[in-house]
Amino acid sequence: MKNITIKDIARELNLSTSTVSRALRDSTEIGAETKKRVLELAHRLDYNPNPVALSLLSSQSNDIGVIVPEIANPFFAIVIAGIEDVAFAQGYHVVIYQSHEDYEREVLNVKHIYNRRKDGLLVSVATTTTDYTHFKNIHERGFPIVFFDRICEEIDTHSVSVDDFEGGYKATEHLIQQGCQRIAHVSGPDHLLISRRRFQGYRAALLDYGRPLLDDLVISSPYSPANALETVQLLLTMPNRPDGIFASSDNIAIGCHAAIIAAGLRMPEDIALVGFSDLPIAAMLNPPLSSVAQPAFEMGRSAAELLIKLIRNPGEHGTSINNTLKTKLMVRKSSMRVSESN
Amino acid sequence: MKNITIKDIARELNLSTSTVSRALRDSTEIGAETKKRVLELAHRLDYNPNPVALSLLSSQSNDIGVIVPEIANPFFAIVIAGIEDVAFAQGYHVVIYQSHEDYEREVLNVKHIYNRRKDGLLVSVATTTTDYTHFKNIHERGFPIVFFDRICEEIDTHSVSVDDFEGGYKATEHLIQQGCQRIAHVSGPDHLLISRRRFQGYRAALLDYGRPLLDDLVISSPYSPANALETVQLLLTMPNRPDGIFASSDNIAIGCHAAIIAAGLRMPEDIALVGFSDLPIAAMLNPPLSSVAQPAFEMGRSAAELLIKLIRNPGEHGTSINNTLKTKLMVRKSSMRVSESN
DNA sequence: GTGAAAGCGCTAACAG
DNA sequence: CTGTTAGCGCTTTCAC
Repeated sequence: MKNITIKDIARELNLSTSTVSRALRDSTEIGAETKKRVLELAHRLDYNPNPVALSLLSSQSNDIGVIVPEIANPFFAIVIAGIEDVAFAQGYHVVIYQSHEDYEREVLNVKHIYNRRKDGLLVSVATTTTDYTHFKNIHERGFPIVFFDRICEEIDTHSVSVDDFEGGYKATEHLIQQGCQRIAHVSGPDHLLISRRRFQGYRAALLDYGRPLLDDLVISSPYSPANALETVQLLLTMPNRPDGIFASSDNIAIGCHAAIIAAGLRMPEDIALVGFSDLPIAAMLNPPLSSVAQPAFEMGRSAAELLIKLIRNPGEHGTSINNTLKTKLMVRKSSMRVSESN
Repeated sequence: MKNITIKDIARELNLSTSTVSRALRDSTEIGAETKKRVLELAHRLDYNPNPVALSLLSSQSNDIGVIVPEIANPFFAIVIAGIEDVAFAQGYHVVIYQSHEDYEREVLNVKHIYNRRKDGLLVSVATTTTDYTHFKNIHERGFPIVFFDRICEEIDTHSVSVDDFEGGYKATEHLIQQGCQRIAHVSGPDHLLISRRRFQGYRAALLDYGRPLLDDLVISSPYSPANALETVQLLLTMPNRPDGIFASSDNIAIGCHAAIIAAGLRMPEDIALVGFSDLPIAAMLNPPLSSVAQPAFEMGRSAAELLIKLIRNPGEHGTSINNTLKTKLMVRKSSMRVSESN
């Protein structure tokens, strides 16, 4: 597995390695003739500079690390596509890491990214993370970090998120307008900022419309359909069951959806349902699921842009930018009780 | 962003870098006292060896590269989880790449993996790939490769796949046993081995049961629900529409599912449907989708094990192992016309 | 038991 | 214009 090095070319052409190096980078101060010979041979030999050597030399890698909880979650997959879109165009390669919602794993990932001299980090934190020192450590050493979606407020750096409050508000308001009287909320893990903000939107909408906030209509579930299914069955067998549900994520909503069907209830007649994220699968369900759309691709793009800005202007510790993107309620059959005439 | 190096430790302790290096690797021929002092200081300073330097020195990285078409596809996400499971345990880090079903992108990914001195490659090829020279090149140079799921027969190396023929056979046989008379097949991209094999299973089952193979009941679709939805609408509006569909993947089946619902047809009464892969979402659909389960996690584990074996025993060009895993038909409501009493 | 020196592949002063 | 030297961080002969 011998690879061609700059040395091989130098020997072959009776030049020094530095001359070859310069010719390859197209330095102006190189004989046109020499340059041509070098380029020609390099191409013929299929020479590729060893990125590892470059990396050792420059302490850079042209890689940016991305940590997401799960790549299997289409939301994150789309965000990553957005990240790749701008990173690729700027000459960066994206290296994907999964925390699997596990704190220990996240710490390891951060270490790997930092030690391997990645140029920066994009991260959406794991649900189990409550201690942020692993991020703080590298942030203090000047390592560029941008948080997206599940951001960490304790660290003063750029971030990108959506207006979760507004999303929660719009979803709940919609259910009210559809005539729902008892609107439940299945929230995500409590210590996640996005969970809390979506809940706050839910609460604010209820209050604004003069509805009571009933404790037993608010339950929390992990971000998985199977878990949500189980959790929500409790809600459905209550003596006074809800006639509307706002789920804090589509994965949770998918579980609710299945539970409602399994319980033999009609959607939206008996229970109206709204999710959050508008994953591609939402429109494919039966009945199709209403959901608060997040601009996932755009989120990825924005996060990558901010990170690259940070990488290219080190030290410049100006004010941190917190880009908040807008959500959009996609109304589909799962919540459409009143025919909308707009 | 200054990092502690072996040199810092040496200076501090008035030792040479080589001594420190040896102490750190716990070499036997080092004074117990010295070793203790080095270890102690290294720990106090939070010393981390620079992996890039190691990599330059050894031409290894302890990273293995994985190329999948799309991480958003839960099947691949689960395979990756399986890969990570064994890789992690063996001290390897998994670096994930996406080809996005694009040949050019796949070539770039392969180059990156090879140039960055990853220790090996696990790959499921893109649908648009018809030329395999990028794989052949590095394979000839002794670079370890293992194919999984979408394998490449032209290259003599280990691979892991499922018995696609058997899966297609079982799915079709099941539909026949459910009383379906006109069974359609929505296949994946034609040049993909797995598509062809699943189709062959379908054909064989029809023949074995004395059914005709009707050309207009076999159509091909890309692996995406939206595309499949569109494609399958043609089938449903045929004068003599099918009463059973075997879809070559769950993503295709999800599109079929939505199309059938949208057409106002009953499932399984009017049309019975079976998918392939048994993604987690399958059981959550309404009605729940029957599907041929593939051991995705196991596939990842097996592929990783084979690759690591290849990495650790280079040169040992014994016979290539082609591990074929078994499928299992999961019967759910979407295809259950006859109550099964087993 | 420990140090000096060389080298992995490449670039960047520093000389000519 | 081109060659020499040094060094990125680390391991590994080869000496002592």
